[in-house]
Amino acid sequence: MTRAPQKRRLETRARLLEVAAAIVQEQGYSGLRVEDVVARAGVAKGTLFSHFKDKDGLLAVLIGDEVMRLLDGMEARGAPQDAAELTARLAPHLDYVGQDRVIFDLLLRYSGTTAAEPDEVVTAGFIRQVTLLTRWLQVLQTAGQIRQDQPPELLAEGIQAFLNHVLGVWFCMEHDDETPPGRALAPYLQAWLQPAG
Amino acid sequence: MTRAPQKRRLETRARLLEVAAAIVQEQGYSGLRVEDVVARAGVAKGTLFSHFKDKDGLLAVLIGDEVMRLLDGMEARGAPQDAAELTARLAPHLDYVGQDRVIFDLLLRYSGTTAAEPDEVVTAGFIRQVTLLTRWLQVLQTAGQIRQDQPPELLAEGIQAFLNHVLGVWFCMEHDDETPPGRALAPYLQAWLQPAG
DNA sequence: AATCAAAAATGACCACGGTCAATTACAAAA
DNA sequence: TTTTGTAATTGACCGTGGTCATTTTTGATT
Repeated sequence: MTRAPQKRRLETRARLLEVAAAIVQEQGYSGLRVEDVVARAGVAKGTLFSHFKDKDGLLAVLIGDEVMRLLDGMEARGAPQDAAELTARLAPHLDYVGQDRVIFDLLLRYSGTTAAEPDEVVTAGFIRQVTLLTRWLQVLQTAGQIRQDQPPELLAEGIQAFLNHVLGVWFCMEHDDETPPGRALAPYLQAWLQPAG
Repeated sequence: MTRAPQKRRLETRARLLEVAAAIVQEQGYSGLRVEDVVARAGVAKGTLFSHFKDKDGLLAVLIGDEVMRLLDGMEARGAPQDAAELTARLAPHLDYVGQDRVIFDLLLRYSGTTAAEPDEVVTAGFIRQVTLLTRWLQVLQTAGQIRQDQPPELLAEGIQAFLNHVLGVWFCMEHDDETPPGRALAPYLQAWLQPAG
């Protein structure tokens, strides 16, 4: 049985996250240096790694929080009426992840955790995303808006696959104009969700 | 106009690749250290980085070669007769990439390069993969085996998306049994290629 | 208050990828 | 052969993530 953490430890953890979030705000995710975080937080480097498994563990909390916020926004707008509207609902997610390769890489590293231990924020975020999508798809299915020959869970995971695909392509070109990830997603989802014969 | 490289340079490059391949053979991709490569090749570290942009650049050649070999195998077996057979054709690719996260990460980093400069082996591999898939899908379409309402290019890229999705999930669980990537792919492709209404 | 075991924090140290001004080897021109 | 410009290579050095034996802090117990 593990003891409850002391107050000092919680404060330190909070300070680390606070400082890290500030640095991300100023320099972006890719500008985050562990040394900068500990320096501004006034702790030793080892302390950070006793709070988070590694740099990714820290990032996972920051990014997981943001993903949760995005999901709040998605849920607030209610279920979409058709496939096109669903696609539009995903735009904020694409915008967020598309802003920095670091986010994409990290999410991908956790992306299959839909079933495992939900102790991490990111994992919880994924579960929530797939759950929400599944619910929406179920609604669209009963409304006859999309194909009904596949379980909504499969359709939901397929959507995640296309999200990552579009983002992967996005990060490969140097962002010189080119179709933004939002536009690129539409044809895939259209073909994926279209009623089957 | 850049001069042709001298013989010595070509030899050095060949030696680096040879040594790197040997180390991968012995320790796997994730066991590859730049220092080991240069030590065994008998050159200085800087030399390696004058031949390859970074460690990924070296890996890209090794992995690109292997991908090309896999594609040779795929092409040799000819076009599949139906969707299920197509899925089976992809198994070697899944097995290869699924063996080490390093391969997956690297391929993903280059995965969107379907259109850009094909100077890299990996990029060429991707183009070749999508081309081959497109050709096969076209055949299946005219044979009436799969949906005909979408261009074969889109279907091909969708398949790539599902390949990566399945692999991403695969790397998230600790490989303790669980459905191997090969099995996991089938339901997605079935749903993706099924004739539409 | 004094004692003590567990929790928390420390910072010197390491591993590894990557850089670049300086050096050496080469091949063409004089 | 000697000179000379450039291709090729060198290795000391750096940035950054991560480790761990040691030290400090904390709060319960006597």
